[in-house]
Amino acid sequence: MPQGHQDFLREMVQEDLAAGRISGVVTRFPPEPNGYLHIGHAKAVCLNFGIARQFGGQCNLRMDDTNPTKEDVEYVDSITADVKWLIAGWADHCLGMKPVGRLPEKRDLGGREDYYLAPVMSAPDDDGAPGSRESPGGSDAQGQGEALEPFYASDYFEPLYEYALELVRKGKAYVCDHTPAEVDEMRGAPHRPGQESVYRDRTVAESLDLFERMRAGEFPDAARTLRARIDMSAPNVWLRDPVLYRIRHASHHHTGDQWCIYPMYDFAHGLSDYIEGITHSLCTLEFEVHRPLYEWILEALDLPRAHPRQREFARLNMTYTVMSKRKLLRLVQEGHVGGWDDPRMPTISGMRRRGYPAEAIRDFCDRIRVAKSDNMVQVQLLEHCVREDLNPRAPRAMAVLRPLRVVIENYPEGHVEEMEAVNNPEDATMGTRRVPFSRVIYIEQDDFREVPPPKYFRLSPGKEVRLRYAYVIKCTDVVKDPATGDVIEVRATYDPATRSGMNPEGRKVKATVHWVSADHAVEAEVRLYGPLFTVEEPEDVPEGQDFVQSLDQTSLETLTGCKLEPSLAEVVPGAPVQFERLGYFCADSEGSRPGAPVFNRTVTLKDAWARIEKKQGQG
RNA sequence: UGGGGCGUAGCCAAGCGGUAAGGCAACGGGUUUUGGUCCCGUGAUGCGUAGGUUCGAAUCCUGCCGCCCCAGCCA
Repeated sequence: MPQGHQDFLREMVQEDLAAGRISGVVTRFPPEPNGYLHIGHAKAVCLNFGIARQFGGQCNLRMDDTNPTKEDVEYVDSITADVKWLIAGWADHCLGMKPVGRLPEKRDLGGREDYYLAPVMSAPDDDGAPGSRESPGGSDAQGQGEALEPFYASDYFEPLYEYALELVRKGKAYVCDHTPAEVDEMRGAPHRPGQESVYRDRTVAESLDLFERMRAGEFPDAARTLRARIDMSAPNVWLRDPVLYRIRHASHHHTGDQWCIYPMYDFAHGLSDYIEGITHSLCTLEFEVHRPLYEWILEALDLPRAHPRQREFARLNMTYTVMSKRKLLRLVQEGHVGGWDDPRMPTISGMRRRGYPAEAIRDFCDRIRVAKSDNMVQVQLLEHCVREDLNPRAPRAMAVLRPLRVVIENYPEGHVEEMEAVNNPEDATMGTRRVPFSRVIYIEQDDFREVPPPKYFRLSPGKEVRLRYAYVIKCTDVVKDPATGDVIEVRATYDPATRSGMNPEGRKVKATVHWVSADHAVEAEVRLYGPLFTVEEPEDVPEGQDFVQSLDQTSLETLTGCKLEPSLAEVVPGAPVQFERLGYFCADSEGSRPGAPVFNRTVTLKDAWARIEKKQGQG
């Protein structure tokens, strides 16, 4: 359960509210649609929606799509779906979207021109009162059931262009004709001032004319830029006349061929925030040095409404995985994984397919907290959150992944008993089910050792073990493969007096083992997932090496011929189930067929024996 | 050598001048027909470091050390 911890950002929001600087809270989640969302984005989603939720505000989903060459609708669709999934049942009432096709409204505010685009809150699903809700300062509420879409920075290209013109008129921006190489050269170095553009002082009229012709498509890519006139000797390099607009004759996934000039992030972001009435613009630490520019742009214009405030927090890093979109893209493109939604990927879609509940991911984001120091969170915490969420609600079932045949010699041939099994010991309301038991069963290969190591409580020759919900059996003999010497079958006897529920006094058996009746078993494929990398920090690449070299080739293990109890034949893809003593699993959303399920292992159960065994191996 | 940040336990992180929260991990023990869950217990005379201010400092001041970010017409 998310606790809603206090942090320095919430503190700031509270202060702004208390001081009357703002009357409501509007945040935004502004991914660039050039990749799938990952667990690092989930942190930002939880932060921004969490703050909106806590203060009765809203959080706009916005595509930060100012670079046509890297973006694609595939990504806007996946991002939208992932955000909705992640906040479902928690903050959907805070999700700010807008009617499809709606653009900012130009209006007059106290004699000053203003652009504004109000969010429409998506309809709550549960109370039968759908429709939009007008937001503070918003325009007309729209009709019910109207199709909504995310905000797009590219929807603001026209107002942004107007703002740029205004900057030029104020003498705060100019068209520069230097080549990219010249601009680089003249920017100086962190410890050395830059050199002013020779076009810096051309007239307002000339810049205006040139900028209009840039828009009209008169010049080739990179021929000119619009630059802010700030200070070429500023110690902060982002204040050295940064580029505001560049020429790119490229079609855009959302605006098509309407534009051939595109605004840069720094120019577009703060103004997009402003247009949407964002109060708090929360981003990651690397943008901290951009903050003076963010503020300069807003202050350079004569904007009639309150300015958004940018603040920064540390991005999430996690052990045994990579988080950069560039690296994730490579894993996909080079086929190291099956796709963006490969269950081993740290993407939202990958984790969803693997069976991680949204609630668990939110709990994780809550527990890692938000602060400003660089961090490396252990993946074990995420796994803990998944287990904790699943334990009370995942029904239990028995599944044997690596089957070992057991023949119970004194059990009547052809006889079948329906044993009663509890669906979830954590929750009696989940009821019980019947599991068939017969003379030949399968147990896990791991649950039998011909030569048991110390502290091994499971089955071995002459030893007893309890079959969950059934009888105590004793191993009497083994059958070996004459060629390999491997044990291929266990012979055993059962004690009729030990039937589940009627355990005789004084009968102590050290271990209980799961099983599946051979005649009743459902065959299935099961996919086991481990960490994608063999090292804790795969992004920390040694000299001259590539991060893909530390990929773990055994991260996916596909098991076929697994034996499942009959109740598992028909399952809803994605629905969690605990295979007793093994872990949490869910039927794969793509591979499963009725009667022939494919299961993904979401996460293992904690395994005390594995730890003992590991220690024995070391000692 | 410029600017901006950050250093509290293996990891994350509270702390906001009154004597070091919490979670994960780890390690003991109890319960248990899941070696799961649950329950109980164990960790910083110490907060990067050296000084200073103060009755009192993780918190304030100064110096030093370490790590991260910034010189895309990417975001």
